[in-house]
Amino acid sequence: MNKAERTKQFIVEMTAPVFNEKGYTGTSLNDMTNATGLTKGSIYGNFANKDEVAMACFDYNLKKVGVIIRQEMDKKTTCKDKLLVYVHVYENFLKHPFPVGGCPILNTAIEADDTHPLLKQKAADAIHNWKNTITGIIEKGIEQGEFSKHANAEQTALTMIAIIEGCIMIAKLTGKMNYRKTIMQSVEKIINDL
Amino acid sequence: MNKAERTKQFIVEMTAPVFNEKGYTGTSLNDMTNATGLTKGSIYGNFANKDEVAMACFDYNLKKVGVIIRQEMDKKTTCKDKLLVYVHVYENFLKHPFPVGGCPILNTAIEADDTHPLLKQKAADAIHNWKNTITGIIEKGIEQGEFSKHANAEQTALTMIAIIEGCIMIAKLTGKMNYRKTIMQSVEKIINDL
DNA sequence: TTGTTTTTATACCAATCGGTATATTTATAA
DNA sequence: TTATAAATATACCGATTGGTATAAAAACAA
Repeated sequence: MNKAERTKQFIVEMTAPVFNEKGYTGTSLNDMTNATGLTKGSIYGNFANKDEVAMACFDYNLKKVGVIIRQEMDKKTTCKDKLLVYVHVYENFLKHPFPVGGCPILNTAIEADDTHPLLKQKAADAIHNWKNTITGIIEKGIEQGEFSKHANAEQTALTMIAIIEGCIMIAKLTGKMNYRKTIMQSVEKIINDL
Repeated sequence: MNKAERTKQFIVEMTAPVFNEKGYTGTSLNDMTNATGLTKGSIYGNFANKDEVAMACFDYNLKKVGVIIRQEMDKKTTCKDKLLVYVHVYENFLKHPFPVGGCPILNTAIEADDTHPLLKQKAADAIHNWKNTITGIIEKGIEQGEFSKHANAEQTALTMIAIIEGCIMIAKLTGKMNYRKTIMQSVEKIINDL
């Protein structure tokens, strides 16, 4: 990794939390220079524009979540336990290196869906990947006789994602930790009913 | 209603969709003059600053949703049918005069939770009111023997809200109408299981 | 170590930001 | 109808926006 690549990585690491908290329009070049300690010239020598930095930050934040989930899932053997990873991770997200500012998919989706097609597409792709991952686990569980044959994999996947994202919004907005726990218990129940 | 009050109302009606789509930071005074056809002086003669307009717009958008829900609920007699109003309204939200830009609570929550305490508080209050409304209906249903005694009113209320908000995000982001239908069916199932 | 290329800092750009003082126009009550 | 008060438009403010040309500095291959 040469200097330029290291600096690019450094810029992303330092500005990713800012973008996730303040959003795309809410984050200024000034915020970026403050977060990195670098100058405009330095940042724009490594990225073409604000868009490029924002996209790289989204990827970085998304990967951060993905790594946590994958790590925990690898510890589990049954499909049920793998699904329950979502419950345990999002219930105790403070114990994991979660991105500052909450779920990057949710944050990006809400800000970009009417304003920023490129970021919107990235968020949409992330949702589809997530849905396919969960659907795959459920289908495998059905094959292996772990879940009922009548389980609806896609519906369950979409519903789990909806609850989790809604839960993140509600818990962060109200500041009520027990809301988070209560809602995630509903996800647990859905998994138990499969 | 004198001229000033009418103009205030007019400003809110015209800018509310813009705020709901572009967000607080994303909406400029220029956007507001374009949306209304008025000048800065005219707008700032009726509102102290951008904050006041944004707050009034949030109230306006929120009320718009509230009126739709209340109207439909008044047509129903049973608690179950009243809860199912959420399913039918959000499943066919295009048939109702829904605010442009999606759910104002969700949009405001995501943008404001790290940046704008006043708007954050308004969104949090809205969530609590919504939760109390649903909880009240479920508790009444339990009293009247319509729902099981073992139903958990608050958990169900919070879960319903989480799914609905998550659903709105996913459906708008992906553009898949059938996702919306699929997820809302899960809400229906939860209501049927009460 | 040297020469070249890459990376970073400085200084600047026009445009836009939220906001305001003041002049002008329009409502409204007498 | 007229006098007064309220509402609106004009013109401007300093600060900040995203972005860039150029110069200085640092990395790096020979």
